[in-house]
Amino acid sequence: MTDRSCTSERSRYHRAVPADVARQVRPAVTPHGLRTRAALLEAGRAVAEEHGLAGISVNAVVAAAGVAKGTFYVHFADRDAFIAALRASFAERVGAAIAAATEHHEAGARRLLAGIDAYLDACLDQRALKALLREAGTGADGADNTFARAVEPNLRAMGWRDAHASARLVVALVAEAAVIELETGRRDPTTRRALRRFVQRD
Amino acid sequence: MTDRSCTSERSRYHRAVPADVARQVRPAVTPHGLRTRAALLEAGRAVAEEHGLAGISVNAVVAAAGVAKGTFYVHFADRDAFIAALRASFAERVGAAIAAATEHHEAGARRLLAGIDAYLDACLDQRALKALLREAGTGADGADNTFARAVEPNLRAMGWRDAHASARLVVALVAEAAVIELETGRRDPTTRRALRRFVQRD
DNA sequence: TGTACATCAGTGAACGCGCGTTCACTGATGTAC
DNA sequence: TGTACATCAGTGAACGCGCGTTCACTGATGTAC
Repeated sequence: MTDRSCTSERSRYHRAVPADVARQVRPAVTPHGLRTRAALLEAGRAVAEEHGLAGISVNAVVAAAGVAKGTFYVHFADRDAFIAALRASFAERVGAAIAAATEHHEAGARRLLAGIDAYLDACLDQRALKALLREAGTGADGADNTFARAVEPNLRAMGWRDAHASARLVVALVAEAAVIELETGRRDPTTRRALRRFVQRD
Repeated sequence: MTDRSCTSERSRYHRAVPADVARQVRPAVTPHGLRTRAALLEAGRAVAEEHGLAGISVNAVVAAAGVAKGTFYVHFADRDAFIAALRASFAERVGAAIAAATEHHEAGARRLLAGIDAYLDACLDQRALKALLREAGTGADGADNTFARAVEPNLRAMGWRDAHASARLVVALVAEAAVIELETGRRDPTTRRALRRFVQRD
C-alpha cells in the first residue's frame, strides 16, 4: 500500500524555492497548449480511477498523457495545484449536473431528491470520483461544503430543525451512497430507496 | 539482489526465509518487547493525530517512539502490517466501548442509540481516529463493515425495510458525526440530535 | 558458584527506488517589415 | 516573398531527498550444568 492518499495537503519533499514566492504558471493560450492541459487532467482522472488518489504521481500522469515530465510543470505549479485542478474539474461537472436537474424545482423535498439523484448519476459517470469522494472532506475545505450549503435551504423548506447540521449529515449520506454505487458501477435502487427514506422522513 | 535465504544461513539462529513467502515476524514475548511494540503503536497514533494517515512513515513512527529503525521490523513485517495493527487496535477499543454500552439493551432503537453515543464518545477519546475514519472504508474490508453488521439487527427490530442498505448509510452518518465532533474536539449536541432524528424517524 | 550457550530484542549504516522539481535547451507558430 | 525576431509550449536529463527495507552485528536476559 502506498498511502499517499493525504499527501495533497502537504509537500513531502522540501522545496528549494523560497516558500513566500510560489512558482507561477502562465496559463496556456494556444489551442494546442489548452489541449495538452486538458490531456493532463484527463490522464489524472484515468490514473485516479485505476490507482486511487494516492496513485496520482507526476510520473504516472505524464506517462498516461504521453508528454514529457517537464510539460507537467508548464501547466501546473506543482502536484498540489494539479490535484486541486482535478478536484475543481470534478466539482464543476457534478455541480453542473445538479444545477441542471434542480433548476426547475423550488426549494424543498422534490428539489433535494432531484439533486441527490443527479449527484449519484454524475458520480457514476465519473468513476474516478470514487477516490476523491473518500477524502473530499466535509470540513471547511472541499467541494462538499458547497453541497451542504445547497442542501440546507431544502431542509429548511421542508421544515427541518437543525437544518445546518442535518445538511452535512445528508451530504455524508449521499456520498456514501455514491461510493456504494461506484463499487458495482451501476445504480442501486435499494440504496437509493433507503437513502430517500432518510431524507424524506415520511 | 542476492539470495536472501543464503545470506541468512550465516546467522547462527537461522530462519527459514523462502523468497516467495512473506517475511514473518515472531511476536514479542518478553515484557520489554511487548512494551516496545506498544510504544510503536502509540507513536503511530500520535503521528496520525498530527499528520494524518499519510504521515505515518516508518521514519516518523520510530522517531516518535524513540527506537531505531530496525526495531520497527522486529515487531512488524512491513509498513502495511503496522497500519493494519493500528486499525485493529482502534477498532478493538471502539468496539469494546460499544459492547459495554449496548450489552444491556435488546436489539432496537435504544440499543442503536446507545451504541451510536458510545461510538461517538470513543472517537472523541481517540483523536487520531479522525485520519482513519476518513478512509476506514465501508466496503468489503475495514472495521466499518463490523459496525454495519452490528447496526443492521437493530434496524430490523425497529421494523425498517432495506435494513442492510440502511445500516451502511447509518454507519456513514455516524462516522460523519464523529468527524464533525473531532473538528472541535467536543460533543456537538446539535449534530447528535440531528443524527438521532435520522435514525429514529419519529 | 561460575561459565557457556541459547534466545530474544534492538541497532543503525547502507541500499535501491520513486518521488517532485528544476533548467538549459529545442522546436513550433505568429508577426513585422 | 523572404528574413529576423518574439512568444509559447514542450523536452528530458539531472538533482536532492525521503521512503521502506535489509542485515550483520551488539547487548541483555534466561537457563543448564
